[in-house]
Amino acid sequence: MTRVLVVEDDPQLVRALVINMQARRYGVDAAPDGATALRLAAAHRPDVVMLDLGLPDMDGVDVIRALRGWSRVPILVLSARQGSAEKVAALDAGADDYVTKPFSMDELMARLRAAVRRTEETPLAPETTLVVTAGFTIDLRAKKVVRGTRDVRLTPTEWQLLEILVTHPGRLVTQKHLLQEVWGVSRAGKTNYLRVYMAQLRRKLEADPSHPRYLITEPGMGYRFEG
Amino acid sequence: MTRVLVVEDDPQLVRALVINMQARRYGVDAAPDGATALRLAAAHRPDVVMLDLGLPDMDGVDVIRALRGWSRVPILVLSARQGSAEKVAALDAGADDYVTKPFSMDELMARLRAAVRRTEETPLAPETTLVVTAGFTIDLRAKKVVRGTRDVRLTPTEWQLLEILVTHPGRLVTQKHLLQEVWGVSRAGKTNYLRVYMAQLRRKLEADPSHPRYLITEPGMGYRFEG
DNA sequence: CACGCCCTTGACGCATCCCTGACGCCCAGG
DNA sequence: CCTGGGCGTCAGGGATGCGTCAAGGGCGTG
Repeated sequence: MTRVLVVEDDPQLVRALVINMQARRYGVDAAPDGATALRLAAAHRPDVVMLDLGLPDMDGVDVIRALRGWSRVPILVLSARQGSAEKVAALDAGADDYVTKPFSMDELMARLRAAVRRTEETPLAPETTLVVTAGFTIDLRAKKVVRGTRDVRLTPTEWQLLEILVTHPGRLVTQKHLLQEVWGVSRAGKTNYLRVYMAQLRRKLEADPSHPRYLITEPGMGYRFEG
Repeated sequence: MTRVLVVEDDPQLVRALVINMQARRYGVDAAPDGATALRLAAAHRPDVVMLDLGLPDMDGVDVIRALRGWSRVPILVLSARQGSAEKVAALDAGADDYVTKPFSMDELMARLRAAVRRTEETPLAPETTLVVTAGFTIDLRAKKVVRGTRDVRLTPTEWQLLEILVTHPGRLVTQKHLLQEVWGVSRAGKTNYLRVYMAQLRRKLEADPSHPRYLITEPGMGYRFEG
């Protein structure tokens, strides 16, 4: 059964959504605010999130970013705001679709189906949670790095950067791509961020940080993790 | 470079879309009708399809179904029809998103980015990105060249040139085309750029750079990659 | 309130890359 | 035989990108 997390503070709309989705054999969870939403998302691992941007406790875009920090679950945004700036912000933060209220329930359900279909089609990559090199070991699920016999402490930003590189082993990852994934599109172009954080990662992971063996830079293009 | 196929019969709208996307460094193809669209999609393998439903020769939903018969390329539907029935039909046929005209260009570009981002995140693209010759191996997706047992380091400009030639194997690529793709229209005509960079590529890839076997020059016309 | 951690930002030296001009070769045509 | 255009080669100068360091600010914690 496909599980949907509905994040919406209007009880009436929640009721309507829940009824419609249960009739279509979806499993539905509901959260009235952002904090509850993040907690439920982590606990129940829904297959789709339907998110209202106008929440009482926090900005909807921040909810998107928080989710994207650890999950790739499809996010379908509902919002009363029709301005294109809001849409762009939500989509660039990681949302998959944006529907403005009032909406047709048929259309919403079709967009929901489209989002679910996409995730079902992707064969769910072979979930390698351990990345082992001669110098260190990365446990992606536990978010842990061990170097020799000691644990390495990474800051959240350092971890995000490392995670992206490590999940594309051997491949070149563009500076723009890294910046967009970690800092969002608004900060694309700030290549100095990358320089600072790559230096920190090397200092923590490489035996000889000034001659990196794993975190390779390709001048003018991006960075690459060599396994 | 991300390649977009625009399927739209209104020349004015095509022009606006192409200009906007080229400014954002997308590679754009355009098709005025469904038949051309299907042919170009098969030949050029775009990364995204932007599809108008109101085509002169066939129903847009049939175009979606035809594409979905063999491809999972993201399809972004543009349409003047606002009815939810049309949206549902298109989405259920396999479209990924549906934007009604008139739309904000910013929003459309954000939805385009969202669609591209999704496909980039899913690893394990079945696409064959390896170009193998007796002398060297090129991995287009990883942006990596291996010659014998050693990695070859290419500068961004060298890589762009090589990428264009290699993705048109055996075919002649015009000097003007190469210059426009790598340096932009303003520098078309500076054929000396090509001479310098082709020489560098040959020095890095060919066994005998002065008698090239793979990077062939066609005097007065352009260059060709022999696989 | 003080402290520490983390993110951001600027400055600086250095390596590399891009562009440019000069020169010589080959080939075709006069 | 001479000439001119197209091409390959080389070397240097300016520009850009990268690594590094350090300082400042925001935020939560003790």
